[in-house]
Amino acid sequence: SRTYTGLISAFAKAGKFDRAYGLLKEMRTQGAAPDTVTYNVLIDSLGPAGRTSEAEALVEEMLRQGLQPSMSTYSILMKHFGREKQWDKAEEAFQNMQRAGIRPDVVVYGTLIDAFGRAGEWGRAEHVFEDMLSSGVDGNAAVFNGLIMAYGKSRQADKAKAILQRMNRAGIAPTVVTYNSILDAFAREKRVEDMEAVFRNMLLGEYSPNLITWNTLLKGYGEVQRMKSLDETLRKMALSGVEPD
RNA sequence: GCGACCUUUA
Repeated sequence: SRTYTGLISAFAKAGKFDRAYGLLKEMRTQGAAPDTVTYNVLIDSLGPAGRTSEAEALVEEMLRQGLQPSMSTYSILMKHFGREKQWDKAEEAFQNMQRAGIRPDVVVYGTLIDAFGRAGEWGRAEHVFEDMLSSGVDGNAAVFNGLIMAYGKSRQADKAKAILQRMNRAGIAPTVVTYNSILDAFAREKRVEDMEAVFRNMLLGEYSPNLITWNTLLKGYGEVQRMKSLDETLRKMALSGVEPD
């Protein structure tokens, strides 16, 4: 059954859905029942293909087969809805999960915060964050980063940057993603001086810029046509020898 | 064996 799941995952991620589905049928005839993970990997692969409704149908099928969607199933679905900016659907899945008796963990909360943030619903993102804390679930860097993105997307770079203080108080170390998200927030507002200040702090903090860091800086300089800075950044990027993570 | 965050739904 795990062998089939692995194969299905490989085909589905390669966009060969017909083959993946074929294997799903084959499993049954072989008496190797698809389990929750089998469905999860399939559902996950359908998102990037823009086949979210098919993913929903698979969840229905799981239920019909008597399989309980797991917390991963819900977070995968919520992630896809979030990427489609369907925050209401993400929230609905979140509620369905709780109705099924599953208590959300930090990943699920993070996914919901992200879904709200992508849709520009920063107030809802904040609310969920507070709910998470009241439920006794501690935030981690990914969750704080999601909040930062929510502010950045809604043009509130100062609030995005202020999250650093909140993380510090919570004893959560920023990550490269944290810095990249704040850089992006300033880039969006064309505030390149602020962006540079954040970048300097990042380096002082011994963080290594990754490809996304450089691309974000380039985006910021591009916004204001700072050709000289663009040029310097391209040079530094080449010197740094970055590779995609 | 599967789940959340950054440039980039291009």
